[in-house]
Amino acid sequence: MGEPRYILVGVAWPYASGSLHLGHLGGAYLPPDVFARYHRMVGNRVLMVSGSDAHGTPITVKADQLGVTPAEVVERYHAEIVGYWEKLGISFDLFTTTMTDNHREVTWDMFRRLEANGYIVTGTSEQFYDPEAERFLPDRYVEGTCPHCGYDAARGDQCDNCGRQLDPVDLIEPRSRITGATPVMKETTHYFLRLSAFQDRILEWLRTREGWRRHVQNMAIGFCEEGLQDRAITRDLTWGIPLPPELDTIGEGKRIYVWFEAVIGYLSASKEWAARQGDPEAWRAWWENPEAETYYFIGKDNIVFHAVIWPCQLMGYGGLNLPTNVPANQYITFKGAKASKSMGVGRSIGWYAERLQPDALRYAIASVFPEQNDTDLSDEELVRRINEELVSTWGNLVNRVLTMVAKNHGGRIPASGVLQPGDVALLSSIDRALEEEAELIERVELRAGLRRVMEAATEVNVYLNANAPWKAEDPERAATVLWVACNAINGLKVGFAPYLPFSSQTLHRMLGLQGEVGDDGWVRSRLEPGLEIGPVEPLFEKVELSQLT
RNA sequence: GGCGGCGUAGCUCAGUCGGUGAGAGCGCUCGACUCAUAAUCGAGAGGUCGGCGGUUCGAGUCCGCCCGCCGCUACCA
Repeated sequence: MGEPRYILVGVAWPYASGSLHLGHLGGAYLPPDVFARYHRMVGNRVLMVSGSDAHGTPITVKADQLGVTPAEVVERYHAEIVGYWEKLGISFDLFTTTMTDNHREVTWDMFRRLEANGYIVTGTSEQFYDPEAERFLPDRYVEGTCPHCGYDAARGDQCDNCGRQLDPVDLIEPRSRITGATPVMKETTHYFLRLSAFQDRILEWLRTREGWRRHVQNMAIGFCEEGLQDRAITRDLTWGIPLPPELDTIGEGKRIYVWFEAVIGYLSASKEWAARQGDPEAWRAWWENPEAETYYFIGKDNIVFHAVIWPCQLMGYGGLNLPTNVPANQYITFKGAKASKSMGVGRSIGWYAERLQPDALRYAIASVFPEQNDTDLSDEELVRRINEELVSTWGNLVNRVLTMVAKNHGGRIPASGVLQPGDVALLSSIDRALEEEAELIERVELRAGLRRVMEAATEVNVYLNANAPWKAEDPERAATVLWVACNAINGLKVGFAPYLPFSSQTLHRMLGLQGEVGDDGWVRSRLEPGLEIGPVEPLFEKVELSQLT
């Protein structure tokens, strides 16, 4: 192992406008945690950041519904979301929000630099305007009759009845959601990001990426090949980050559009983390060091923003690292329906976290990470994964081995006699499993990585059945077999740790070891005979389906 | 409508550059074992690889058309 690598793990910023569900967990939040934990164990310098997205129309819509301010909406859901991460051990180095002064300053810095570099220009467009409220209306604030299905409460961006995408001007008899007034078209001036200026550079860059998921790379390239158009980065709104004062010259009531500003959160959060560490320059090791690697974990709906537009912003700013990879996931669906906040399908992460052990939930979700396809999940499947795979194969393996140590060897790691070829083969097989799992995780094939460790756990079960230490016809041989099994488990503990951090740590202590499970790095360390193990308790409990009703 | 991805065993999924009989886990059937959370191990059954057509000595894999699901389509981000 050489010098530590610098690994920046950027995680999609959830809207603080509602609860998150298991689809979010499996699509965007658990994968980066597994990835980050692995890299930390290897000895790399990981910085994993994200936060709640405080701006955007969904927040103001929610605030209107609840009759509270947007900031209150953000605070409420931010607290709930932070609670998920604590319960499930999603190990952010910083999980902040986009409401901070720091984020505003960093956003302004990027805005100013892009403007100075000629990548931000002004332009005009026509937008619906509510003459009674005297304000411009976002598409979602315009209602009317759907031209396709006749539904009379279609939103300006989409019809909830027939699902068609709409343009507000297509609505029949449009009206303002705020006052009910008939909106009028009015010219408005905005700043535009000159994406067109990056067309060739970004395509060249995208085409030369290696190791990216097919759907991510093709999606991004396809988007660029259609021709990048300049895109407005300001809105006529009152909720959002204001323009830098000296550039706030294009009319009243302008705010920076949330898509431009939210992705900057990766940079601003890195700076906030550094400041909190007492070393305000520390972020540079991940952003300016050309050897550093940057991974963005997002859902497939966010590919264009992270694989095209954000890289354009970074190129235009200059001197900051582009993404190494954007391992976007597909969706976890629940019985075929997309688990989405707006549809209210599926229950929140917190709901499940209250009813399941954190590692049980992490296991079930990690084993269905939607890396290539949408993956369907149900409560029955969740329970089955936990009981038939996690508890039976791994939990029971630990339990059967340690119970024998406790009962037959006075609770101490037994002394090993001369190892037979089968003993050596098992231990080297565990070591090989760790190496292969590491390769899979490096390629962000996390689901396969987990399967690889489980396979190794099965090998230990096979070994035990073949060597039957409980028969004890030859006590020294029985002790040797058990010593080998203990060491195998100690190696598997390492491989499971990124996925199952809580129970791996529990096992670490149960084996009589001090410190943290990752202290020795990504290796199987040797358990010495005579080591006193702790009280033996099952790592996991079986789950009843009725717990999830 | 356009663009991208996906469609493989009852279920959830792997299948690199097209190449001997199409894979895994779970479930199911049978058997072994009994240290362990009715856990473990072995064997077996189970598939027209969404459909049709084409290229090829050879197609799950490449090409065309069609069907279905998901995402994007620039004011959701």
